[in-house]
Amino acid sequence: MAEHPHQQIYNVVRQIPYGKVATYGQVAALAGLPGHARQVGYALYRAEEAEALPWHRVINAKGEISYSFIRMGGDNLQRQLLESEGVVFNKNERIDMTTFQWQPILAEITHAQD
DNA sequence: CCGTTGACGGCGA
DNA sequence: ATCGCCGCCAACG
Repeated sequence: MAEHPHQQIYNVVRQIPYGKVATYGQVAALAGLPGHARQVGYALYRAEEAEALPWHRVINAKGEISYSFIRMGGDNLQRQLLESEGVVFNKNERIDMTTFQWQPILAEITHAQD
């Protein structure tokens, strides 16, 4: 049944609700890959349009957007998308995790794996 | 096969 | 609080 390992990561990302964010490490743990935060970043890097993922809702543990030379400015798009959902960036270009971090109910994630 | 890379994270200075 | 270094480990070439 196991598709590509990334599929499980995508399933978790799709659970992040509008207006909320999750960290790479958080997504990894929920996907059953604790400690594999980098795999999440890679999975999103390789994600295609067809996956229809709210990829912009995944940020790093510091509460900021992980900038990458590869995206060549796509980072601005990420911020723009988040702000359009009501997510606020403070003066340090950080997001207040206390307010915006997604706090999932584990049982629901497990159920959503099908 | 093996060295490098990296959309990360945590810990120490 | 900030910054840098190092550990992780699958994917790439």
